[in-house]
Amino acid sequence: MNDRKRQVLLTAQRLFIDKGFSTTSVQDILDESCISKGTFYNYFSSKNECLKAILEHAHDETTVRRHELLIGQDLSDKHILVEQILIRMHLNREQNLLPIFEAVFHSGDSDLRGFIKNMLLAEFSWLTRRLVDVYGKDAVPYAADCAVMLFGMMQQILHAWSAVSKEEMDSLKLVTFLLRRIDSIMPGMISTKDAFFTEDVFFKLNSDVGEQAETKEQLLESLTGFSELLGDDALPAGKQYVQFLLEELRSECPRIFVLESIVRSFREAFKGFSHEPEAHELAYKVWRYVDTLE
Amino acid sequence: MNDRKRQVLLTAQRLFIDKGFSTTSVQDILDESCISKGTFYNYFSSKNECLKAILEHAHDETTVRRHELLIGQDLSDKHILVEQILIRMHLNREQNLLPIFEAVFHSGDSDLRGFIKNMLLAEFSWLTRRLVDVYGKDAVPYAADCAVMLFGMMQQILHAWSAVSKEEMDSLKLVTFLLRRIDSIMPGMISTKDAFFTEDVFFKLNSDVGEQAETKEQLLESLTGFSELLGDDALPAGKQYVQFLLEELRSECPRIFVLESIVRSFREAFKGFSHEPEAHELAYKVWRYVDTLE
DNA sequence: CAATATATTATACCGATAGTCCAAAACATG
DNA sequence: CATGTTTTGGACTATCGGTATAATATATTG
Repeated sequence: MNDRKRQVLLTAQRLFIDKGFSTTSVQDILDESCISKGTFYNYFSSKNECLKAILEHAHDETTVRRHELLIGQDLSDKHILVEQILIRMHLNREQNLLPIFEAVFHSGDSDLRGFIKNMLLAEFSWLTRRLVDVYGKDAVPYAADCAVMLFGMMQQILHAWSAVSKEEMDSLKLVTFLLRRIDSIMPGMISTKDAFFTEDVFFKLNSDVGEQAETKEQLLESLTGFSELLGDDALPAGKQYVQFLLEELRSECPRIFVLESIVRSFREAFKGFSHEPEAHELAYKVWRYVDTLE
Repeated sequence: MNDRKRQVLLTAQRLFIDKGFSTTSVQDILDESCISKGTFYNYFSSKNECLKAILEHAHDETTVRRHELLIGQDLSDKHILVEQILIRMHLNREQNLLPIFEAVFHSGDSDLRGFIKNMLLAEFSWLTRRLVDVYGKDAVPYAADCAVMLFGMMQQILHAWSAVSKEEMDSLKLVTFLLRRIDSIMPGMISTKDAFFTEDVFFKLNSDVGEQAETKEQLLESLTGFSELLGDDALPAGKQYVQFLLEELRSECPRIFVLESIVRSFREAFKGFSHEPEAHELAYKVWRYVDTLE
């Protein structure tokens, strides 16, 4: 991922958010980011692929920060769940990326639609698991329902809000409000055994998405590669983290809580410095690998 | 509204539903309905206007049939509400018009977006009123919230379902399921006074939409016009209904329950016969007028 | 019937769009 | 300096929504 390419990506994201995806022409992106058409189509095979890259980046960012929020915390703590949900909302720069999601979901391009669908399912899947964390294993048969409903309520309230109000949405208020609604719904569903999605569908949500993490070897390689990329001059602290991660991963039985803690510090160390994007990518990979260990 | 124009409208609707709005080109519509480009742009000033006409028609149809379902019934009967909600779902030919709604909601055209937004608000407004009918006046401050949430849940479940299953959705099962969720939510909101949308927003939902019915004079004119349109030969029963409606409307204090009953029979009388579309339009106007009387 | 008005057709055209292609220039690297 | 890669800028294609128009078909009417 080139530096320049990343700049183009950011410009495109801004334009998509400001003007909408379909109303932003490739030419707009070219003008705004001062590159030629050839370069753009050298970076991305199409406008759609450009959007995909943006959404994928947002997804990675969300994943990393949601993981970091849970380090050493109680899985059933509702406040953490609230914060995690808010991450996506805030990351979407005041709910303006979500509309893009939806707009494209109904677009003509079937490839793009499939892509968006998978991200949506991944989000459902994540929230389903987290709801089980919070509401206990009795909630297993109903967590998928609640996850989908929670998303639906959130999205529609955002729509309605933007339709009747110019003020900014208080997203914290919204999410806590919605979780109270789930508080009302969940016990009823459990006691009356009233589920909508059958369990096999629930499993589909979890398994179909199946983005698989890299192997340990690939991860180690990425880490060493990054370590070499760093000059001897810059950020010795950052390099230390990488070395430590490598040692811990190479050990017979890597301690998860150690990895978690270090990878967070590692990412934070690069915040605002050069190679921040690469460090972020790397953190994402580590988290994905940690997920496979648990 | 020409007969041919109506045919084009139906063809366009089918194409939009089958292939999606943005992926259906005007040329597709021309080919499929065997008209020339000139004729199309004689009927509709743009592709967007064509879609508007389709959505407006669906809206009118929904309105009439929802009204008819309530004739002589208990306003608080949940089963009626279920049926009313189902009308829109079924009318959208297995939920395929709703996606069009959403697709266009995020389209570039601001005019079209405003149009869709108004329809959405009208739907919110309707459901809000009906929820008050069902749950009593204690529910007033929370009905708008629940209406929006109900819509959101429904929409998102439809999405998720279409993403993981090829089977057809049992929409009755879905709506009853969702109303049970509202059953869980509403008491909690009332007892804890936990509303999201403040009341002024709630009023906005109701008033902003403000599609105003015609005056009594205009309505009478439409009815007499329709009566003259009918030949002396066809459907004497249908003509009787029109005459009766005219008399009742002209009387000093038209009895609502009489109007309601007759207008339903009037519409049913023309089902499958010529002038059915016009009769339907007329029924819609009468219902709108009746709304102003209550 | 004939004359007029209206509706329809076919086609050429416009501007904007996404995307392709390519030769020349700029840049980087050994 | 030489070699390989990236970038450039513009010409080009195809499709799209929409306009314009002249010729033709269909109704209406005197």
